[in-house]
Amino acid sequence: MPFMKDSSFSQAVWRITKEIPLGKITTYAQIAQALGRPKSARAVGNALHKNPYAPIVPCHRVVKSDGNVGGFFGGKSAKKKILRSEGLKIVKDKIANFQSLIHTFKAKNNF
DNA sequence: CATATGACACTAT
DNA sequence: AATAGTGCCATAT
Repeated sequence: MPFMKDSSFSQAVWRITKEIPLGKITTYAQIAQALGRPKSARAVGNALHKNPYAPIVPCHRVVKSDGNVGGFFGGKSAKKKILRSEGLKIVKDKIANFQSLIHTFKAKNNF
């Protein structure tokens, strides 16, 4: 629904998530920081959970701070599958070399 | 307006 | 290393 106005916070989350390059990942905390709210990692997760642009926004490239894949609408299994199809290696629900694959954003406070 | 919830993070155990 | 408790923030009810 194009008329529905979502909170500026959520829109910012989706916009940032869309910028994650193929083959890379980021954490909920990173997104929160990019928004100028380093402690809003949880809220970021909520925004992604409610994201209406499911296939457009690569929410599957957003993982937990410790490399665990975290949650997903279709379950962790689905998320892991997609990530593997993008060239990422996953071992025991964690991203291999995850530290070096994290994509960091430039803090953009424009909501 | 008050309380509960969740796709998180950090620290202590 | 794995688990549990605590903090935090945006929504839902």
